[in-house]
Amino acid sequence: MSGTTTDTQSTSRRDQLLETATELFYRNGCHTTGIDKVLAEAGVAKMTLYKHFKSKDNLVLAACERFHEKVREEFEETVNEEGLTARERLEALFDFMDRWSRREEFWGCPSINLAVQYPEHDHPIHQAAAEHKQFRMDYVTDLAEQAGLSNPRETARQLVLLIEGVTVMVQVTGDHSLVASAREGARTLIARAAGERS
Amino acid sequence: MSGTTTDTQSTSRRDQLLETATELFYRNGCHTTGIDKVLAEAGVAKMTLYKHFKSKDNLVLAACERFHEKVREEFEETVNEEGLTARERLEALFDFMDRWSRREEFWGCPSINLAVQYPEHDHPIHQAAAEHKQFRMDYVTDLAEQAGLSNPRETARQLVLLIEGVTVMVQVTGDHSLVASAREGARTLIARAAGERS
DNA sequence: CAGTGCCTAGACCGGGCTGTATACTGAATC
DNA sequence: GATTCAGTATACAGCCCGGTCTAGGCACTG
Repeated sequence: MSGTTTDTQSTSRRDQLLETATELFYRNGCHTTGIDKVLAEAGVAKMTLYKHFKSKDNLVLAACERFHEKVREEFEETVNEEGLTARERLEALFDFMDRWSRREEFWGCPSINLAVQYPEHDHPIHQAAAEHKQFRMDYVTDLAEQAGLSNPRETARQLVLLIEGVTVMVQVTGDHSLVASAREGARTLIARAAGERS
Repeated sequence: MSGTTTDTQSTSRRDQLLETATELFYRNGCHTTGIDKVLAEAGVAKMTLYKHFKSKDNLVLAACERFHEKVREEFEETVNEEGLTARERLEALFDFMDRWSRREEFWGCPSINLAVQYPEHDHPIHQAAAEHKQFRMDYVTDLAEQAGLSNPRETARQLVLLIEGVTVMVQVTGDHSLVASAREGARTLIARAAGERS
């Protein structure tokens, strides 16, 4: 229905486009998703796209940022649940992974996928993906510090490696049960960094 | 009939093509690497390619298997070094990762990259990539068993997650020092599975 | 009413892509 | 010498792509 067309039309078109692009790029990859497909799915004219984005690469870059926001929101939503200790928050990372990877529309980590599709290290899209990874690393490092772990920076690195590893392995093999293994490994690493002996 | 030629030229052309394709697909990705680029680099005529491979997808698939062989060779070469205990072999996995990821021409794991570029789970190329991952998982599981670890299957899964995680994280961020963290995490997990208390 | 701003619809261009068809070369084999 | 066979060179068909251009619709505003 084109009824309530009065408010925020200009930004709405842009967002519509960006949302559709984000979905399709994530689902099918950037290089195999033509602009026409995005336009058709979003129900937007081509000229409108090029009024909002300089080029396709520019759209992909915007989608890259949108990916980051979306994942980050869900990520932190899970971790920041009320009443959790810092250490429980660290483990909640794997609750997030579990829920995410079981979703029907799980196609791995958007940032990793983009970095793979734009392999040159100095490409803006690759760099953006790298920044997002750094962001997550810092986030987990903060959690490790709050949990009072010894050598929080090092432990966080190990935990992130487990997270990224399980993300990509579930993507490739489809074996969701790997998340449980990642969690188990994380538990061991955390316990060790907490000075406990199992 | 046609295989009776003692001349190595006929197979050489195919191998030449496959080797070049493997390099370029790995370096630049499949979807952005046109067939003409492969032909030019290999110095081979187009018709020759289509005499040896049914289609581009077929060439990519062959390259996928070639990737697996090459990585596997180097992988096992490192691990099967003389005089190592089974447990040392497990740690040698990270020597391999260290050397590999520092190489100038390191662009992540070919199998992962292919799985990302062909996201549909039932696509032959995606499936081939998944099989290669399963192969590696079995290999590490064997090592874990030989090392006499408790619950070798579970421990192997955790170690593989660290390996895949560090592969992809170095690819994205370019931070080689992550390999040391992966190794450190692995050491902890192995020690724990060996019944030691650190 | 005239003007303005956002959007649509679709034609169009240049270029790259996979894949095929044709005609030729050169060497080994019979 | 004739045949066979692998490979070469090149042109080309057909398609899709990113990006531009034009003409016009529709709502709001002065």
